[in-house]
Amino acid sequence: MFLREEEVRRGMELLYFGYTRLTKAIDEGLARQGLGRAHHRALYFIAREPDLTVSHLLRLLAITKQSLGRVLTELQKRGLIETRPGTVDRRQKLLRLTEAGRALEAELFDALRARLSSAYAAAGQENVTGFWRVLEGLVPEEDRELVSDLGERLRER
Amino acid sequence: MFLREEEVRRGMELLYFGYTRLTKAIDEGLARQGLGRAHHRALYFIAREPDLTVSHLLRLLAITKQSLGRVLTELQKRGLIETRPGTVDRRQKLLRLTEAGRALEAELFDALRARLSSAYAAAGQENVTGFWRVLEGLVPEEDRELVSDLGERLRER
DNA sequence: CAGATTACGTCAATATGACTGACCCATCTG
DNA sequence: CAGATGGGTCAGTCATATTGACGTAATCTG
Repeated sequence: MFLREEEVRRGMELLYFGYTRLTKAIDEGLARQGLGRAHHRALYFIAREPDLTVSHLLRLLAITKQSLGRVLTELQKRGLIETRPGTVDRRQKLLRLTEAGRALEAELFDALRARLSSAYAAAGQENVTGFWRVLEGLVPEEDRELVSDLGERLRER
Repeated sequence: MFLREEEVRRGMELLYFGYTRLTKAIDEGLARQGLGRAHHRALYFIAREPDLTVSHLLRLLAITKQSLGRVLTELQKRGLIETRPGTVDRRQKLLRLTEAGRALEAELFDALRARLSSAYAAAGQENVTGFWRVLEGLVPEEDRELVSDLGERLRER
């Protein structure tokens, strides 16, 4: 494939604007709670993968333990998440949303759904597939499993 | 279009991982210079749109004047950008890369090109179009012109 | 069973990139 | 000339991240 600079720049810019504008869509809801984006990312993945462990969440977010620690402490203090020790390995801490956490995550998710829905609809299903394919190619090999495993547990139902 | 939660979450996650991993690709090059991502974003758009004004760059980056100010001052101090007063409106400041700035931006751009190229190649051209279409739909109406105008001047050549 | 490893938490110190709100000057436009 | 606009700057603050070291409990392994 012959890749001219223009095609790369176009992809770069659309990714930048698409991603930043999408995240801005949830900022208002977060600000109302006095929370930041870091809290949302944690809420999001805990919603996506109930009972996920701290170390798994660390791999997903690719930040340090210390950074995540403050976020989780804060979320727990506000009663948005709850933890319990792992059943097979009691060193682990399994993370779950509380009822309040589920409600907040759902509210924030609605903003994402609205934006993504309209983008998908405007582009048409055949283009959504392309959108996914290219993005998959952007995720480095070593992280790909991490992404594709998401929602496994939920999809099993 | 019937939009199940799973499709929205999948798009969300791929965007998150694709975007963050792509930006990480340039972090090493930036760190070598002691620069951050904010500097790269400014360099990128100045490379893309030579002689762009400060206010135009502000609209693109959607940050405050104060935040941008520090970045531009730093870039100028390092001899990566140069400015000159506007010709039609002398209040304006036109931003350009110096030779050193062009070299650095090109080096950083190469990392992006490598990643995006391989993702485009893995997905195939028909999917690249879909990728663009969906992302365009994610950019709010009021910002769309901002994005589509990028590179106009360069494409005219 | 002893020792290594893992999962998680926590300390202190630091950096970056952003924010608000006020205010200034120079220049352009009606 | 008055007001709007382009740009710069002040001081203070916040959110999110970093590194590196250390502690404790639980699990795994020779």
